[in-house]
Amino acid sequence: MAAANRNTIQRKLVMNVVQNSLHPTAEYVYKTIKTDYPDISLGTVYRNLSLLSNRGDILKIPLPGSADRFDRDISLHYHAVCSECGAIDDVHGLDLGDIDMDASQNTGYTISGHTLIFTGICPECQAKISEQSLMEE
Amino acid sequence: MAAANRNTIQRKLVMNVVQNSLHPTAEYVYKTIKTDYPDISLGTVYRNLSLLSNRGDILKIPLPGSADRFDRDISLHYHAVCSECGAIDDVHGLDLGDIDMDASQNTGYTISGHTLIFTGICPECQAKISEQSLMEE
DNA sequence: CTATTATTGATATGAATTATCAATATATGA
DNA sequence: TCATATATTGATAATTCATATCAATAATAG
Ligand SMILES: [Zn+2]
Ligand SMILES: [Zn+2]
Ligand SMILES: [Zn+2]
Ligand SMILES: [Zn+2]
Repeated sequence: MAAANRNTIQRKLVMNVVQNSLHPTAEYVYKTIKTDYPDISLGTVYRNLSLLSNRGDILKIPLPGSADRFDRDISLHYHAVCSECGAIDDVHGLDLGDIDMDASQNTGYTISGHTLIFTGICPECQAKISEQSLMEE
Repeated sequence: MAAANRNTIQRKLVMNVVQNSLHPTAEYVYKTIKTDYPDISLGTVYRNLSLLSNRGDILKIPLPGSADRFDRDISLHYHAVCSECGAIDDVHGLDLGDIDMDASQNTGYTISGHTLIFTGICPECQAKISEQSLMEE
């Protein structure tokens, strides 16, 4: 009885694209599916990405100021965003200890989690930039 | 000569409201100014908040999924957001060590900074919730 | 004072996401 | 197998937050 989720083809397609991509946006998932399945609606993609991330099958990476990314890797890790090209890469092996507990004691909040995003310049863009400054001399 | 910023009354008003508020949104700053100075434009508030935070006079707190907050406290500290009521409070005294350097070594990025937001339930909302569950018995 | 131009108010535009709703398709179970 | 209940869909409107545009205005240096 318990109002179960249904296994629609659209849901499977969304899941597949996320599983075969690195940190895609909803837009990317939509366009990718659309080549093989042109009838898919953007709203459906958003709805399924929400459902799948709420369910814990995928991870939602909210980025302030730009479109959310989604992640097939649901293990604990963080992300770095390139301010030049928008690339996003994993930051693994970062141990922050019990910052949630620390924050809880500090504020009186019941902390359920945290969002941590690093901002910087990716190796590729660093290379481009140092090329440019050589040119300008 | 050097194209200087001008000290407009609008800019001073925006600065004043931020200095006298706790983590206001652009909308809040706008409405507050509007009571005494009805001609102010929302665009002007956004423009000045950007200028002031770029200049380092105030701090911009980007929140994924909701409106940015601004902070008169420009010292290093973090924030906790209540998922129930939207309240935002300071998290002081959190030592994360050299996470930027760690992230840099991990990814090859040149890290310029990071955004860290805690999510949870504020003390007030915790109280409301435990009241409710008492009622429901 | 005068000239330069940074800034303003008004408004349009944009990006990302959610809401609405009738039509459709999936799962359950008779 | 078939009928039923309803979760989900596609299409589209609406929302939210923020930036872009541009002629008019006002702040500052000289
Ligand atoms: Zn880059
Ligand atoms: Zn990742
Ligand atoms: Zn609260
Ligand atoms: Zn603060």
